[in-house]
Amino acid sequence: MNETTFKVRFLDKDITSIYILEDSTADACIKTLMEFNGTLAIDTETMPLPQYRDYPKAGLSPHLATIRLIQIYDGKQSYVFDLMFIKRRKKLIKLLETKKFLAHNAVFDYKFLRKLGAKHIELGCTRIIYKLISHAVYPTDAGLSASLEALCSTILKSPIYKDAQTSDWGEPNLTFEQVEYSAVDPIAVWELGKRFKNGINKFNLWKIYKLTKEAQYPICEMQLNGVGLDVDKHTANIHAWRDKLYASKKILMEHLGTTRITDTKIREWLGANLDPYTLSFWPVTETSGQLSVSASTFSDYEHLEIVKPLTIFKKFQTLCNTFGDQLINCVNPETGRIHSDFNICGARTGRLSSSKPNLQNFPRSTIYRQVFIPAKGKILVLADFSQIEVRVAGEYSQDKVLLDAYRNGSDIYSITAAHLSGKHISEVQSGSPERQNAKALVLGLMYGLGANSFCSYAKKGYGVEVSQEKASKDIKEFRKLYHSLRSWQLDQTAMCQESLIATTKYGKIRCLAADNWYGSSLNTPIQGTASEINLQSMVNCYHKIKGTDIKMFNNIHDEIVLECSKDLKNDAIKVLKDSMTDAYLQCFPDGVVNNLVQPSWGYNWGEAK
DNA sequence: TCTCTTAGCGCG
DNA sequence: AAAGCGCGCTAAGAGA
Repeated sequence: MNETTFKVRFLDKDITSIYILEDSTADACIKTLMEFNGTLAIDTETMPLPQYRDYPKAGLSPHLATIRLIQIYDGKQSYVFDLMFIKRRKKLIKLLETKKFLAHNAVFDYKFLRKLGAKHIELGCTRIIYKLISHAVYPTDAGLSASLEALCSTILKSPIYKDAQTSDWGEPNLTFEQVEYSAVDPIAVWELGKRFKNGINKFNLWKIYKLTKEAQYPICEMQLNGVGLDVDKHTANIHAWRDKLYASKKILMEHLGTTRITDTKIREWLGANLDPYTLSFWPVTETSGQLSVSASTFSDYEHLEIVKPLTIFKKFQTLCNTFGDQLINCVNPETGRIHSDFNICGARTGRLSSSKPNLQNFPRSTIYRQVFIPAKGKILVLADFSQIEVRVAGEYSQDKVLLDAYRNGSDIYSITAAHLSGKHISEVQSGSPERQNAKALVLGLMYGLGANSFCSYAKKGYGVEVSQEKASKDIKEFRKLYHSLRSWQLDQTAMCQESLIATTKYGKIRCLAADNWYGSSLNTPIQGTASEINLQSMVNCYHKIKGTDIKMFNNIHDEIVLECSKDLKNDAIKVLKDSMTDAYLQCFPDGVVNNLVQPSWGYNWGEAK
């Protein structure tokens, strides 16, 4: 298709669009846009680099693809710049760096624009805004899609046809449908932005939007940087897992009389072979009432000979299936590293989520995590917030016992354990059953755990046996010890039952589901605010490391991992300590920050922790 | 054959 | 009256 001016129809209007292939036209259009006052809507289409044309989903990776089209809408006209033919990179970048922009899923475009050479772009995101508003309005995410295509239908009532999105954007001669589609995208973003303003105002979401918007920059850099994978070590781990898996599978194959060990087969076998007495006590699943075949159930019945191989089988099946080869498949062929997606407001509390692969749920043991490595000659420096959620609960409730404990640098779990067991605090060692018990109690009870669940939780999570009576007594004691926390909880749940709305410190609003409001009403302000402190830390950190050789490596809710050369180790530690402490104080100006941030370092992630 | 749901489990 | 929360990924089964 040649350079041309055409009309696209969107929201019952015909909008002039221009497909730009020549530098002289580009110059004139950039000049017009430079004179624009306000926020421009932007979108990009990407094409795989020639050598990765056949690589699956290469167009989504800024390392395997490049920008083909940049589309900008100024409220009057849609400009489609074709970078395959236009040479004016510097002018375009100047435009990007000068004006303010709005995009849908802006981090995606920003990654490519950064690779194109842009240093910093003022960039809003309609996807983030949509998330913030929909979390405030709808009790669940069920059936809601945050894609631009979906929002055109649901919000603008003006469907767009995304067939073109997955088309071949590397073909020099684009079809009219492709160019037409690309011209519509920024118009849709513009219109969404217009409508969303009311929502942000209505729910007073400006502060949380500002934070999440700023957080886009460190998150973008983190994704571009990625994490290194020690493929040899990881492969060795996988082989060890498989050996154990096959050994246990062999035993099970004999017992079950089949080569295919599935949950259904295990259930059948258990039903037919367990003695009636054991069967009557065997746990069943939540919704369908089937026999439980979870690893934790098996570990409860390990005294039965047959259950032993089941426990092992389950464990190593999970490791192999979830944390095995997939990781190696995620290694980017260009960078040799893994570049996960991090989803801003991925959780309704406001937490980040991570996917493809999820870098936030990798097993904790050193032997597993040591496969994540920095670039050659570099180290990892990390810091995590110590007991951030308990601290936030303390700040919310201003519970004196809780806050004093942190002020004095004492261990909250030990204090609780001492109180409950009647022992002196010096007798409650770290790792002792009393302290483990208390830890389960503190974390669970913050979010409304009951005596019933507490028993199974203590056993499952911490291997601590607690009777119902003991649990009830412990809960009462806990509420007496932290009585201000308790009254905050009572206020909070009473308020949320009435309003079905929970909020965070930065003003994120979560509409609670009528059938799941109780626990969430306690959890949302705490987990949500903790995640805001995390985001603020990343923002602070981003400004400190910009222009240095310190890079963002990973973020796991309350932990930030940096990558740098060894001689920058102390700088990186200071960056983390300051960024995180400041973030906490930005949220709670009179907050207690003793022993708040715990830094460490190592040659790989496992060792650094 | 495909899509959706359920159960289960890794992390915080 | 009582009630822990938040994710993403996988396999298997159900439904169309």
